[in-house]
Amino acid sequence: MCVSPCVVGHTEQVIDHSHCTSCWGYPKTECRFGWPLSPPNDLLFLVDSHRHKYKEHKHKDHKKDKEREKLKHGNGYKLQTAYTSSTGVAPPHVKCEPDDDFYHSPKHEKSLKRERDDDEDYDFKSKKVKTENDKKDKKRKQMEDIKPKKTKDKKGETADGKKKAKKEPEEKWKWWEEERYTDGVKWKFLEHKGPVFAPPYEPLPSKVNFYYDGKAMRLSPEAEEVATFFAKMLDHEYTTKDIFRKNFFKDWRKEMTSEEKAKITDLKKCNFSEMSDYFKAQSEARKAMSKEEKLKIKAENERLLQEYGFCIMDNHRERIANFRIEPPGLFRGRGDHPKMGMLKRRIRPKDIIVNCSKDSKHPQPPPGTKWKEVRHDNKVTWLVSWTENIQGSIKYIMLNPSSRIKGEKDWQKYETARRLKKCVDRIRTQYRDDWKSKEMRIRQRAVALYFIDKLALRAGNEKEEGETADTVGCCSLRVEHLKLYPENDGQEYVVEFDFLGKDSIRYYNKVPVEKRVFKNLQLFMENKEPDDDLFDRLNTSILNKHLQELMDGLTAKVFRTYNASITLQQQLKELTNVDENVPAKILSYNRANRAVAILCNHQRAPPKTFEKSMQNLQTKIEAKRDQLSDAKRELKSAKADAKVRKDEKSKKAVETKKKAVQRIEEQLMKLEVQATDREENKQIALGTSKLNYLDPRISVAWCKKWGIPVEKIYNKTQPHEVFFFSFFFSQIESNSDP
DNA sequence: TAGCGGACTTAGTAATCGATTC
DNA sequence: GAATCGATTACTAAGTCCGCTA
Repeated sequence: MCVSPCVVGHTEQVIDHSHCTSCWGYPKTECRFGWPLSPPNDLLFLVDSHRHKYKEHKHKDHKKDKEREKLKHGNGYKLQTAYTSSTGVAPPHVKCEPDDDFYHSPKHEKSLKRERDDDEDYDFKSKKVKTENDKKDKKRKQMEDIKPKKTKDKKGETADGKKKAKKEPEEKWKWWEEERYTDGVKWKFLEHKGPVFAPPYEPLPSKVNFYYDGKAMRLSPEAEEVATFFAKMLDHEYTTKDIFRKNFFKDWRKEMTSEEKAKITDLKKCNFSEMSDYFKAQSEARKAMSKEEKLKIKAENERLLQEYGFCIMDNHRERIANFRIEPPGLFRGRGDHPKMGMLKRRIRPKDIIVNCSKDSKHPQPPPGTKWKEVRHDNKVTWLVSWTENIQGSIKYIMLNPSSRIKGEKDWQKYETARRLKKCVDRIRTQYRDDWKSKEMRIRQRAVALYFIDKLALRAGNEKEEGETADTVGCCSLRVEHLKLYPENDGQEYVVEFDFLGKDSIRYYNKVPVEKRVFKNLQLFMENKEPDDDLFDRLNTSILNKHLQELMDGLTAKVFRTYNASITLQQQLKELTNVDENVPAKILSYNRANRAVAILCNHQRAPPKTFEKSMQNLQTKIEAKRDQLSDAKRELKSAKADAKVRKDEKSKKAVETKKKAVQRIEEQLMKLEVQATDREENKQIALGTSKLNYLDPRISVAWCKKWGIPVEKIYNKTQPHEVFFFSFFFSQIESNSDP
C-alpha cells in the first residue's frame, strides 16, 4: 500500500500499482473527495513551469487552487470523471491498454494504392495537367476573382453585397486509394511560380528621427533599416535582454557607414522611441482603414495567394504552406538563445534554389536577377530552399498539410504507431530484462527507453554547445537534471526530473519508478559531476538503431505518437458519460485531449487576457443565475395562480414558464462547462497534440459513437479533413466500435 | 562509426479574422 | 458601425532522423 496525495492535497490509501504494467504506477482512482490522485508537484509544474530560466521555481499557490476548487464545485454541474481538477491536472501518464481495441490495424486495411497504368505510360506533363484541371481552376479563379474568400456577412452575402454563389461540392482527391511511389520518388511533375519576396525597405519619413545621445541623427538606409527592426520590438521583453542587445548592436554596426560606426558606440545612448511611435501609429492607421481599403488589401493578398500559393504536383493543384520568403529582422531565438538579436538578413533571388520538374514552366526570378540554382530533384518534397545566416541551416518552402505528400506521411506515422501497439508488450518485456544486463550500455539504453515510453520524453539529440539554448531530451539528460529519492511523500523510488526541453519549455515531474530503474540510475550517476551525461554510453543514433531491430520503422518518436493516441483513446473511454449532453461530452473530449497535452508537456503562456476573459465569463454566469432564479420565481407564482384559477390559460402559462426555466438551466450549464474548460486550459496547449500526435480516427470514431459533430473537434481547415471525412468513416463503421 | 548536412516534423507565439455585443 | 475578444492562421524556431562521407 502507498499513500498518495491527490492534486489538492487530500490523502488516500491506495494499492501500490507501481509494478503494474497496466497502469504504470498511476492507479486510476480518486481521493474521497473525487479528486484524481497525482503527485503533488505536478501542480507546481503546471502552474509555474512555462518557459523558464533554469531553476527559477515558484511554489504552489494554495489560495488559487482553492478558488479553482470553488469554481469547480460551485458551478452546479457535476463532473463525472477522474480528471476533474480545475487546474487541468491529470495524472502525468495514464497508459492502460484499453479492453476494447480500436487502436489496431483495421481488418480490411486498404493499401495506399494509386490507381494508374504503368509509370512510363503515365503522363505527368503539364499539358495534361492543364487539360484536366483547367476548367475547374479557371472557374475557381474566376469565382475568387469576383469575390474575396470568407467575406460573407451573416446573410450569406459577399462583402460587395452580391449573394454568395452556392458552393460547388468540392471533389476530393482520394490520394489514399492510390499507389505510393517507391525508391524515394516524391513526385513526377512539379510546377510552381517560385517564392514571394519580402517587400523592399521603405525609408522613414524625414520627420521621424533617430536620436543618439539626445541629438537627432540621419542614418544611412542600410543602418536605418536595421534600426527599425529594433524599434519595432521596443516594447518586447527581448530588447531588455543583454545577449539580445549585444548581438543586435554588433550586427547593426556591421551595416553602418564608417562615420556612423565612429559616432554610434553605445546602444544605451540610442533613442528609437520616435521610430517606435511611428510604427505604432502606422499600425493604428491600418486598423482604422475604411472597409474599402481593407477589402482592397485583402483582394491583393488573395491574388498573391492564387498566383504563388499553389503548385501543380502530379496532376493536382496543391496549396503551398509558406510561399513568402521570411522577411529580414532580428533573430528571436527561444529561451536563453546565445544568438538572439542577431540580424536575419534579407533573402534575395541569388540565395534561392528552385526545385521543379524539368518539363514544367520554370518560375522566373524578378527582372534583372538570377536564381542561385534551378534543380530537378524529385526525391525531395521542397519547392524552394535557401540557407539562413544565423545557424547556417537550410530553410524550405513546402506544401500545406492538406496536400497528398504531407497527408501520406502523416498516415504512415499513425500506421507505424499502430504497428508498435502490436509489439509494445514484447519491447517492454525486453527492456525490463535489459535493466539486469551485464553491459552498462544495454542498461542505459533500457532505462532511457523506459523513460521515453513511460514519460513520453523526446529522444534528445546532441547539440552543439553555445550555438543554441541549453535544452535536453532523454538521451542528453545530465546528472543535474535528476534527483533521486529512495522515499518521498510516502512513495518509494521517486525520481525528480527538472530540465528544459524543446523550445526551452521546462519539464518538471516527480515520478515513482521501479526499483531496478532506481538502482540503475544510482549506478549511472555514481562518481559523476552534475554536468556529466546521465547516459554516457548512449545517444539517439544507438537507441534508434536498437529500436529499428525491434520493429521496422521504429524510432524514439513513435513512442510519443503511440502513447499520445492510446492515452486519448483510453481517456475518452473513461471520461465519456452516456447520460451527458453534447457540451459535457465535448468537455470530456477536451479533458482527454488535455491528458495527452500534459503527457507530452505541451504548455503555453497563459493568454494575456485570460483573467479578464474568465471574469467576463463569471459575470455572464452570475447574470444567468439571477435570470434563472427570476424564472423560477415566476414559475412558482404561475403554479400558484393556476391552482387558484384552474383554467386552461393559467395551465398554459405554467408550461411556458417551465420551458423557460429549462432553457435557462441549459444555458447556465453551457456557460459553466465553458468556464471549467477554459480554466483547465489556462497553461495547456491542446492544438499541438491534436495536430501532431492524435490519430484522427480515434476522435472521429468517438464523434460517431456519441453523435458529436466532427466540426466540434476538428475545425474544417485542420489537415486531417481529407483522411477522416471519407475513407475512415467507412472503415470505422465496418470495423470497430470505439 | 562518428560527424555532419539535409529533409522533414513538431512547436509556441504573433498576427489576423470574424462573430458578438453594445 | 465600432469595439471587444476568442478562434484561427501564419510564421518560423527547434526538434528528429536519415543517409552520405571520410
